[in-house]
Amino acid sequence: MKTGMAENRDPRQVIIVAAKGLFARFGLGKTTMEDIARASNKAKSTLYYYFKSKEDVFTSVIMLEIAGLKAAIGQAVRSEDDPGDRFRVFVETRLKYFSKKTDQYISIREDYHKHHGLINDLLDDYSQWEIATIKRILEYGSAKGVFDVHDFVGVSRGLFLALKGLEYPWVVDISKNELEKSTAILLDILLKGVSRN
Amino acid sequence: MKTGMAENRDPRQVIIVAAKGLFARFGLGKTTMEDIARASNKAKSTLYYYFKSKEDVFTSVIMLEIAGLKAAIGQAVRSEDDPGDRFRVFVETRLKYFSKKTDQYISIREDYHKHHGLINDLLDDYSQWEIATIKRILEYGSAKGVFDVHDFVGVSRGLFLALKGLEYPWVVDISKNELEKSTAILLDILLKGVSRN
Amino acid sequence: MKTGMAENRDPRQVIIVAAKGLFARFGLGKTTMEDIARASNKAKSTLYYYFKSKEDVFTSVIMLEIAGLKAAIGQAVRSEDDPGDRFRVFVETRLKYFSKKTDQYISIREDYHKHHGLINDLLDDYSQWEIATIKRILEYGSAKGVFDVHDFVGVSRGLFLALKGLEYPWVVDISKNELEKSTAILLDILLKGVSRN
Amino acid sequence: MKTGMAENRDPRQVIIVAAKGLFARFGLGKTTMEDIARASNKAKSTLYYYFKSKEDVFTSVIMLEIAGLKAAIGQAVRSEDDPGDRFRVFVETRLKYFSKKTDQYISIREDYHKHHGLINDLLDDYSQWEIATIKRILEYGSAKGVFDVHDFVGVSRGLFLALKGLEYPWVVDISKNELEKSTAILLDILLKGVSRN
DNA sequence: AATGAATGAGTGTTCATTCAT
DNA sequence: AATGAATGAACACTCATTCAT
Repeated sequence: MKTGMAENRDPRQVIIVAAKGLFARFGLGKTTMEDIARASNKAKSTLYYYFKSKEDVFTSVIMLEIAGLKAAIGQAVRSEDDPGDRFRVFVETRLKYFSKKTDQYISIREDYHKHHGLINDLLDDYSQWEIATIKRILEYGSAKGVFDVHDFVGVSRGLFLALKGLEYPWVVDISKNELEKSTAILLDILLKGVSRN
Repeated sequence: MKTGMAENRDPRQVIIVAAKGLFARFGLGKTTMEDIARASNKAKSTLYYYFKSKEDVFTSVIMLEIAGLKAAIGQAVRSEDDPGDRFRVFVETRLKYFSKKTDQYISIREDYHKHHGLINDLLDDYSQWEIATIKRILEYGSAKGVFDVHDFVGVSRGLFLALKGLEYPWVVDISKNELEKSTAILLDILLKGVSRN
Repeated sequence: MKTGMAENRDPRQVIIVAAKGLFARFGLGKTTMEDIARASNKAKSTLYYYFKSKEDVFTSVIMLEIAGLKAAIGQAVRSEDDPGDRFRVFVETRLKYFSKKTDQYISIREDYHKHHGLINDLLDDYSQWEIATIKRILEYGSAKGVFDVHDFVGVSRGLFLALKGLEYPWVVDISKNELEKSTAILLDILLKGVSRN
Repeated sequence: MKTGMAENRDPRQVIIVAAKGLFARFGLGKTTMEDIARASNKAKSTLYYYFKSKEDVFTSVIMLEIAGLKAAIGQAVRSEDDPGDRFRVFVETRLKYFSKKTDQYISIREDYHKHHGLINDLLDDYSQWEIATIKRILEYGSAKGVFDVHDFVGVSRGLFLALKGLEYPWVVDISKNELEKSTAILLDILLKGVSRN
């Protein structure tokens, strides 16, 4: 039933997929409707048949992306029993997703402000979901006596913030290998700290 | 003799200050030369008397900002003796600087790619400086027997990444208070970890 | 069915025609896209729907012009049998074309240097075509025993250069009549010389 | 008494000399007051102390140039006795002058129209002088029985036009050597013609 | 369902010119 | 006599969006 042709699919989906790649590489601002039209093999005005505006395309892309992230992370986390591994797998899955594209439009700041109405909610929602997920891991680990946490909310937020840094590997033009090494070290720090106990 | 008027100052400085505010709020892409001209009470073409291009204005702003950051952090760090406090004060000074402006243009991704030539160098340089500073703190702490670190380079990078997350308090619309609390918790995690030893 | 309205025609053609008049009168540099837009009754941005840039409009105009010139000259030349008349008709057709517009953008020097990339090729090509055409006339005349030429290439070039001067009737604000008279005299000189044999 | 420093001279002269070089290379339109200021080692506004406008600088340059041309040509012509040589030397001196600079601002068309007021007169005047000079040579040659000319005015104009072509060697990207060869051939044609007598 | 054509509102940048000193 | 500072007017070009078909 499935053909290899992307063109046979739901045109909305075709556009979203094309736009996803462009947004990921160039961000919202730098990606033009012309670009999206070309990439999705449609006329520019056709995009407006399926989407209200460029912003509408963008939010659709983000929504899809977030759904994918949530599913992937949720599944990966549940596959581990050890709380430390659960956290580790959470971070790694997240990283795999983020590092797939050099740029992560989810984290584009400029766009965030230009279009804070819609995007803000999406991102906030996703962040809250991440924090909640971390919190669940912490509770799970505490129940198992592996983690030593009392302020679950605060610590979840702290870990969340620490992991946010992983979204910006570009700053020091790090290679995939080095990023993985840095991630492992960061995980280690977060679990054990740097102080001599 | 001093008047309160910004207009009496060095026009280059006046422009930079005006631009700083705009860049911080709207990013490089969304801030127009028209905006900067209006904000600095000058004709648009006057900006080109003092700066070669918009990018040049931007770079000047960033350079100033980075210089301020380096000075503030360096001084704060040196004022503490305890390695843990040294690290803490490093993070807090950094945070104070970043949270002063809702948006931190230093971390604007889109612009980063559009103009990676000039900006890249500045940011890389600053990031390397931060990592080096962290490394120095770690070495100091290790020498004092407070920290338990061997891979200084790797751990510096890990901590650097973790702190990067603090540049994005906007993700969860956090208040200043909550951000400070989160920072304290993050610091605690980084120093002691979450695992029961 | 045909209306007299230029507006019903192919828009690309409408723009080219409008631009042709402007370029002829004011040259490339002085003619703005705004001007062309106004003259062709289109929005400025519409021009960019049909042409990549101002230079692109210009090149299109020139190409059209050159094609017309080549056709007109080629046909006229072939219509004469006597070699002297062939040369005469060559010059006259050329002149008719050039004198139709006060200014001949083909010969605008400033533009030539500003945009030498594209225009250079066109002009070179046309000049070479003219030289070749002259050479063919000379060969034809020599075969018929009318012309006394041996260095065909050199003499073709020399005649070409002499005729170039006709593109600049403006220098001495000459009337159409006087220009024609001067042309006839020039032709006579080129054929018979000024020296008493 | 003379110092080697151009700066010690009459500032007006210094500016004119600097502008001359720039106009010759880039034409009036492409040469900015900024360029002239830099080249004459003066502040941009200083130019306006000595000249009313850019156009004023330009006409001053042209006037100087024309004076030089007239002097050089006049002198060279008078140095020859043979009428043919007189004409030959006229052309060669002219050519030497024109070919010294790849571009000859005197012949820039675009500028001609942009500023036809002043420049027109200058150029017309110079052209008339050239035509008159040619006429004098023809009369001299006729009196000596070397030239076979009756319509002195018409033939002067024809020769003038033919020589105008030499101002545009750029069209066929000709080398100095080839230009000289072409000039010799053109001279030969003008004196003897191409027809078998 | 899909699009070619068209456009308004901007964008960064240039430059001749002015003027207070 | 000389100039640093400032500017208005223009310029080529971009792009999200609209609309008739």
